[in-house]
Amino acid sequence: MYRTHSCGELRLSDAQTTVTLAGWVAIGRDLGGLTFVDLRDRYGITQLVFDVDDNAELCERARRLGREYVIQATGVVRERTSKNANRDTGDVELRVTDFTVLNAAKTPPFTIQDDTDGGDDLRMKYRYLDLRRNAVQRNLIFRSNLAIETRKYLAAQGFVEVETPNLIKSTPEGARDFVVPSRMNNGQFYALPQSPQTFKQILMVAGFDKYFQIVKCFRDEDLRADRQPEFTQIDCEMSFVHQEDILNTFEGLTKQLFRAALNVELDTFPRMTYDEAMQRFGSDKPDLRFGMEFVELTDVAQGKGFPVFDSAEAVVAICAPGCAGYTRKQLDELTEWVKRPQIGAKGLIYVRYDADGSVKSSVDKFYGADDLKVWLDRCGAKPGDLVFLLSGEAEKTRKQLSELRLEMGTRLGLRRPDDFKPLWVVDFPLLEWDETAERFFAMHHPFTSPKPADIVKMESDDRAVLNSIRADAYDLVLNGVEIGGGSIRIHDRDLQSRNFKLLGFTAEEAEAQFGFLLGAFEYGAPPHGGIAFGFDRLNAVMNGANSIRDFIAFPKNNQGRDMMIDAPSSIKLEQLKELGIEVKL
RNA sequence: GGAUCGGUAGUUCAGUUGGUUAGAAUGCCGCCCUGUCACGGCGGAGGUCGCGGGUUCGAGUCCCGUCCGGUCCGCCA
Repeated sequence: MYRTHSCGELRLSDAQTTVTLAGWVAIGRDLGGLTFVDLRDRYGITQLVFDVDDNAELCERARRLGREYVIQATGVVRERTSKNANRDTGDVELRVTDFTVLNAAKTPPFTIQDDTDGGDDLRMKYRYLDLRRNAVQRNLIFRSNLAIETRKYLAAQGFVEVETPNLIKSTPEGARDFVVPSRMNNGQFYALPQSPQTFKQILMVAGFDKYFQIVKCFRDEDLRADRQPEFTQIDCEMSFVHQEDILNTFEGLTKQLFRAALNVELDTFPRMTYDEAMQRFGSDKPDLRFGMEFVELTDVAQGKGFPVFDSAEAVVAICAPGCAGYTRKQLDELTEWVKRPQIGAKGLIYVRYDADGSVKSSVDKFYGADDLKVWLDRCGAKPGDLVFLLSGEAEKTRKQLSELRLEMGTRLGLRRPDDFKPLWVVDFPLLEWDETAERFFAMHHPFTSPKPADIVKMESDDRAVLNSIRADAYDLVLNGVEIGGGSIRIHDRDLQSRNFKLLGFTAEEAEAQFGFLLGAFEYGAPPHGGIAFGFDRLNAVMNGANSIRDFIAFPKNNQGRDMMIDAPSSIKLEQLKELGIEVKL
């Protein structure tokens, strides 16, 4: 037996008992005649003490212990003469009678502490050392608990967890596929699933009316702080349900996860249509932790001789509370910020409502105080507030203003990481027009059902009419992050064919790509729908983190590389030959 | 595909208008120290300034190229 206790559990009540601990040497403190060693495992840190008067030889050996040595130490638990209130085990120490070095260690390239000095790429390369850190371990344990709670909750509701294959078929729709060459079928490729979408629908046809899976998904697209090429979803599908049933079930799951993992009680989730979200926040995933809603000023801003506004399709404003004191420098800096290529605004107009009631703007040349007062009133601005206006092409302007709104929310500290504001966004458009491809794409995916009342519109040739088709599709948004999304699916073969036609699939193409699903639908497909949660993101948002990488044990870097194992890598010529593949570089 | 920030000691960083021998903190090594817990004190070692080219009497510093890392846009049904 290597240990009788962990390094986190000894207390005053254990005093005088003989115990054995095993763990890593976090740090040693050599005081001459007295040497302390902090022994660490994932449960905590216990102080070992070596006294030269007790055993000079043992004390000398303890002095030579290096950081991250793995040791096993036996001794007697003793109350400390000077206690450490910052540590759970701080009342006691282990007076070591003997210890064994189980393994020596090289000096680590960064310190294994909560506030490590290591940079990101070093931590990725030495991920096994980074994972020793309390902060990262806590994240993975949180994630484990969330997965266990998810299974408990869904199992209690009668859901069945079914595994679906990872080697499947490539389809041109959606994200790029990762492909895997087949040795036994030279020249042919599997694809890794972007999601188990078609399989879970087939499970519905099979009669598994409540399915879920915590499952890896793969997308060969560029990475972000919140996007990895392989990521995990809580994937679900239900039969004989309407949208309402799915929203209720997964609102319940989300509430339970917050209750179990954070001890937070969430209120009933508000709902907003896609159109309303775009109108009020310029985003389909608004952060509801703060206000600053959009105010339409087009009608009152135009016709006063300011060419920029007069030629704009839309003039939209937000009111930044308490910002009237912004200096010229701050305003210039914000203007530069919205003009960056990533935002792409042409400029930024402000109206300052000073505390004394006076009004000052960057367009005083064109607008009198009365005009500006109308804007301020409409924005609900109070003395001391600052109103920002952007103008231009409506959709673009709203997107830009949405970025500014988030930036101001951040600058004003209104996006508190321990504040949780969930939101269901519903009634997404069924279709999305792609200017370059000159065709419609499915906004969610090609199996999404239009709202029954909108099915008639599918026969139209008018692009505006087709654009206005709403779908039974919904997203769960949490603090401005898209946590999950789903839809009611089409279960009728005719309707599915019409949808494929709208998306520009010929009958042959549809048959070649999704024939197995369409075939299955002819054998008694029940009405069904589902949802998938981004599990990595859920973990990050619940912990107020922006990056999902700290919640993934072995994440990839920005270039999609695993820095620890150095993947991807080239393969041997024989391997390529077997696969019937030639690589030209 | 594009924008932007960064790359200097094991690590995190500083380095002035281009100017003598490139610094700090921390880590590492040695010596001292019997109640530390970010222990303390004294001393020491440690550098191809990412790489290549250019300008210059002289480049960590300026210019060009390139590689690597971070963030973002495009992309992500």
